[in-house]
Amino acid sequence: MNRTAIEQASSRLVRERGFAVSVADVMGAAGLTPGGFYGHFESKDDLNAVACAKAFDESIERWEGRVSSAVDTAAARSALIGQYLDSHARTTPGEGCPMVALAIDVAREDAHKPVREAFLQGFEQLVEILAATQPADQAPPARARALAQISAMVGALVLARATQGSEVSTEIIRATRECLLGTTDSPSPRRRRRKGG
Amino acid sequence: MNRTAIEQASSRLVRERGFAVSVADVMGAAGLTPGGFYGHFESKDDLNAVACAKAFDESIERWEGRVSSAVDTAAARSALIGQYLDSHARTTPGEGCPMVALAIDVAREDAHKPVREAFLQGFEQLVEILAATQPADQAPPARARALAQISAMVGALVLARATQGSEVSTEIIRATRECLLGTTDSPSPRRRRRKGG
DNA sequence: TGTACATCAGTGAACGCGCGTTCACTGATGTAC
DNA sequence: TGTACATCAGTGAACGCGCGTTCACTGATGTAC
Repeated sequence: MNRTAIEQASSRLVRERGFAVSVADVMGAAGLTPGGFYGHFESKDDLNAVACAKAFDESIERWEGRVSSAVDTAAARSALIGQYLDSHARTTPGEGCPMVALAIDVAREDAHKPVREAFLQGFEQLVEILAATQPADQAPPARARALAQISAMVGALVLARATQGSEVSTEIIRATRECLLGTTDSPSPRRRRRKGG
Repeated sequence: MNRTAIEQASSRLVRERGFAVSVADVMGAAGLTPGGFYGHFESKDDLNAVACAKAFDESIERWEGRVSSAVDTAAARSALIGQYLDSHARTTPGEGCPMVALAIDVAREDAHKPVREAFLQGFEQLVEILAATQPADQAPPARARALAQISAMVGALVLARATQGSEVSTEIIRATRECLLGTTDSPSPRRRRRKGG
């Protein structure tokens, strides 16, 4: 259906260009003309929230898939972090994590805009997924560990994208992965550090 | 001089609103009218680069001040990380770190735009300052540690701003600080963890 | 089966607005003599 | 000291453009009889 096409196009374009992407461009990417937009959405702000929520839904599904393919929680955690910090995520923002693509845009929106709530809900769900993969009964608590790890993951990709084309871009991702996983190369299912992250 | 006033206004406004801030608003904040802009700058892209560079200069000066007030490199590192992750940095983006405020905006600019070079140069200088405070002769090397720490610092503030108004916003900052410094509260000059960060 | 009408998603042109940029003009300041 | 002129940073209105949004219209589809 056309509504779905608009949602998919906006979810991708908004991650590539931010909320500055125009209604006409979104509709064009969905194979439609601008006028029909208001038959599906109340306003551009409405679309921004929907696009953000849809991007998070994609990520949540992807993260849950990685967890359920892992043999144990440690492997799940390594998979989540390792696959997050791969080079594909850096070069294709339209298919990537909405935290990286939209956090600063969301921060600049007014507090009452619907996109803020959409971001918050998506974020909390990703935090929960990563928190569930932390070793139990160790300080700091699983949620705090997950928050710190996600900060590092998001910061690394944000900075890697801003410096893309320079050598430091790859360095950032490699250093952050090494810090979180204790390994330089591919995302190993084995973890080496006790308090990593 | 008026040129300085324009640079200061743009450096602040660009961190608050991104490169979407208008020439007229920048000139107005500097107490001038829009027409005079092109007597000082070649284009809006030129101003973006200058504003970015000026914001980094502020941060570099601040970081260097913190290092030179510290009794040793460990204290310097704690001061840099601890003061970076305070609540003021989250609520006043116009006076805060340009990595947090501009990284995503910079990532969306074309590769040949002057602002990308400005960002890269400023970023490298901050990395060097933090790298110089790392314990020597331990793996991973100082530069890699600094890159991973900066990723966590930037990611924490980016996410804290996007979730401002929710409890998780403060949690993010606290968890990241605890992870990097090994302490929950004020930035202690003593560090507790061996491989932190 | 065939005709008349209702429905409704989508079209495309238009609106008022703010953008980056341009440019003829203003008016304060400095210099020549 | 006083007049005439040059300089030049800043003014303010205008430009062409793209934005979010509106709305009269189109045309395909379904229903009534």
